Parts: sequence; structure tokens; C-alpha cells
Amino acid sequence: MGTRERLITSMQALLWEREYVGTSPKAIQQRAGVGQGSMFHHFSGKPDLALAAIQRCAEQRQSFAQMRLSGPGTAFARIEAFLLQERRVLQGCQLGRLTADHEFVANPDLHRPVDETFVWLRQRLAGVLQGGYVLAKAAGSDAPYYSPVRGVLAILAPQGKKPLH
Amino acid sequence: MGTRERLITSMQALLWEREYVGTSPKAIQQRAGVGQGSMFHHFSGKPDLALAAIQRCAEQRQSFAQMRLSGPGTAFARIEAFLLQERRVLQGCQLGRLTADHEFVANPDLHRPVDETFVWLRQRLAGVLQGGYVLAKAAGSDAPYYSPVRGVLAILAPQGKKPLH
DNA sequence: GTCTATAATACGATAGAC
DNA sequence: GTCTATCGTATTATAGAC
Repeated sequence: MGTRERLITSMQALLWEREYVGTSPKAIQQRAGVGQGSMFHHFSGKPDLALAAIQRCAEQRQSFAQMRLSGPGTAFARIEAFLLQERRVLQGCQLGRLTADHEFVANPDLHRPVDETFVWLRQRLAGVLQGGYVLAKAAGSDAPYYSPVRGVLAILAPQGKKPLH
Repeated sequence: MGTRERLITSMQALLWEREYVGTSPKAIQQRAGVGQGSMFHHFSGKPDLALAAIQRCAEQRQSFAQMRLSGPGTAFARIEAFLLQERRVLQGCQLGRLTADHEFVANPDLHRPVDETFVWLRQRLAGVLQGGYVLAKAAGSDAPYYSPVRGVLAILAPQGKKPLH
């Protein structure tokens, strides 16, 4: 793996462990096993490297969700697959964790990729749910007519099982 | 308000805004309107002041919860009052927010008051629920016999209303 | 491209005048 | 008790040798 790649990977790990404010260039360099000069050769500074790491996280996040949500199977199966894998993905790149960091929140350049990812995720989930909704109506189910909540629960409930409560 | 009090108040605000790792002595002093010397006269350093601020938060958290949970009224009314006030309290002292901070988590002295507060809160809530549980059984309701979840929901449901899913 | 040396600033803490 | 001056270290970044 190239030096630039190792710097991005180290930054991703440290953003997750120590957040943006708690991540020092020295720590990044030591973890990546490179000197000061290398980091500043590839990136203009800590914010620039952080941006690259955050964009990488956002890409990974989206491609992973895309895999789970756009496969075959019912809306339930696809959202189930997405939710079951959620935790493991978050280990490597918990975008939401950054929103606790004051410096990160204050920098629009840094949180734009995160915002865009969450907007994308919402649209993707809404799309899958709407697909299930349409199928439920086509199948003659009256659940979608009750209320949004009952409609979604009906779409998500595995066959033959009532939603909890 | 005395200098020592202002330092604690400033530290509480900054812990909430910037977390422990993002809070510098200089920022504390400026916010409190005191010089370097004053801070180090009253506290041995940043960790010591943070401990005082966190303990203060824990005390406020507990006394507030105690007010809401130990008043008159049904278990539902008391837990409702507690939950409704929860958000406002957290504005001034969100203990849970600190658990995202790496330096805070690494320091047992600092997170002990937080741990103790959450243990206390759990016990307090469990106590109120158990009280409601006993009353429900005494009143002849069979809800407590179904399952813990249904029992709790029955205790918490306002009269004449079924719990929301 | 990578390294070491170095600089400017901030952090966390201390000393000592008042 | 409070202030200013100062210190040692770490951070963030640059310069320049290789």
C-alpha cells in the first residue's frame, strides 16, 4: 500500500478512535510509519488529510449500503441485510461519531461529505420502502392504508409474524 | 459568584461544547474571566478542575432526577415528568456526551462520577417501575404476568390508552 | 518522495510580584 | 487570591538535504 493510502487509512482509524480534535499529525505519521515531510508532501495539512479520509469513509459507507439494499429479495430482506451489517461497517468508519466533534462541525468542508451520505442513505432507504409499499398494495394488503407506521411495519414484518407489540 | 464557582461553571460549559480533549486551560480562564494563576490556585490542573465540573454535573443530574421521580403521582406520571425534563437538563450537563472522549474514557477518576450517576439512575427508575408493578398486581391487573415488556408498558400506559406499538 | 532539522504557535503548568 | 512572566513540551507546518 502506498504512502498516501497508508496516511488516509491511519487518519480514518484515528478519526474513529480520537475524533478530529484529538488527532495530531504526529500520531497520524507514527501510525502510518512515515515522517513529517511525507504527510505534508501528499496533503496541505491536517484538514486536507481529514477531508480525504472522510470522503473515503463516505464512499465506503455508500458502496456497502448499496450492496445490501439493491440486491434481490423483499424489502424486508434487503433492509434486514443492511441493518445486520451496519454495526460491522461502523467499526471502520463511523461517520456519525464525528458529529460530536466541535472542530469538525464548525468546518463545512469537512462535514459536507457526511451530510451528503446521510441524505443519500435516507433516499435509498425510502426507495426500498416505497418499493415494498407498492408491492403490498398490489398484493391486496390493506396495511398501507392504515397509517404510515402500520404500513411500514407491515412491509417490514416477516411473513406470518406480527410486528412486536 | 466566586472565582472557583465561575471556573467550575466555565468548565461544565466547555466540556459540553468541546469535550475534555478539546477544552484548553486558556479557554477556561478566558470564559471565567480569570488569569492563569487563579485557576492553578484553586485546582491542581486541568484534570482536577474537570473532575470538579463532572462531579457537579453528576450532582445536578441526580438531584434533578430525584425531584421528578420521587414526587407524588403514578409511576407513569413521575417517569413522564422525568423524561419530559430530560432534554433541558442535558443542555447544561450531558454526562453521556463525555463518553465519546478518548482522554475522558482513559481516565477512571474522571468517569467514575458518571458511572455512579448512571447506576443510580437505573436503580431509581427500576424502583419507580417496581412500585408501579406492585400496584398493578394489587389492583388485579394481569398485565404483569404476561411478560416484562408488556408489564412495563401496562404500567406506563396512561389510563384508557393502549401503548403505541 | 522521503527524511531530518527547525520554526512559530499553543498547551499545560510554575514562579514570583503585588 | 490574583495577576503577569516564564518554562518545557507538543502541535502544526516549513525548509532543505538526500
